[in-house]
Amino acid sequence: MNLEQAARQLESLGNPTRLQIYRTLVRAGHAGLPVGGLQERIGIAASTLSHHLKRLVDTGLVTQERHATTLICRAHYPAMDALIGYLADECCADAGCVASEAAAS
Amino acid sequence: MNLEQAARQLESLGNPTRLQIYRTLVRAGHAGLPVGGLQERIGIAASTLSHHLKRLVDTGLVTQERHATTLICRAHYPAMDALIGYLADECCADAGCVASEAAAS
DNA sequence: GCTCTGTTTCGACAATTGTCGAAATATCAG
DNA sequence: CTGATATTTCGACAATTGTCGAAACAGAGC
Repeated sequence: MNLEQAARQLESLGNPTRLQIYRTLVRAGHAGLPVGGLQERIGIAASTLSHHLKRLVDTGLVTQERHATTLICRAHYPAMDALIGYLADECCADAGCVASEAAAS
Repeated sequence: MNLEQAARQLESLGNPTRLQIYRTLVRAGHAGLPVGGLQERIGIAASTLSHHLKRLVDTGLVTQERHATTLICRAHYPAMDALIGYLADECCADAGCVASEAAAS
């Protein structure tokens, strides 16, 4: 993980609509959700949703799998783990960091 | 932490320059760094730096403390902890989540 | 009060973003 | 091949962003 990539991932989560998409997928869990299911839940134009999904897929935070004509979308946990790891990295010199406390216990 | 606030924080970190500023402050640790020190290390116009710092301060990820004419900037760890907590929230239904593994161990 | 150093505010500018509806594409069913 | 459904691509548009240099402001020392 480098700065550029982390920034792209953070930026892709840093939009209310995209964060909502991502969290909806997280809640959907392993089963994932088709694009249409996301659209129902979130209520935006299909073209807008497609646009945002593309960015989430491009940054690796979401994966897609074709199943006939429908595209199943899933949150890609390893990418989020890596991103959180990058953010927590070097942040533990001082007290008060959840990650450092968890690591120490 | 709600979606809007999390998105604003993520967005503020989702710019290469701002992420670099933030990580520089994280490395500086408790002592923090004056705005001028950040400018030296990062090499951008003072006005640009001020602009970015303002956004990081507005979202609560960075705090500032006046010391005579110089402004000391520090990474505000609790905000990052809360953000990471929000991201990790509900992400642990499936295996492979670093946070869930840490919590379980 | 001046002057110096550190920081912010003020325009300005090109570039990017977020959103939409309409049209195009893709995949399967018959 | 035709039709039906799911999704993406294509323009278009206003709004926001990132950057800069110049000017303004703030606090400390002479």
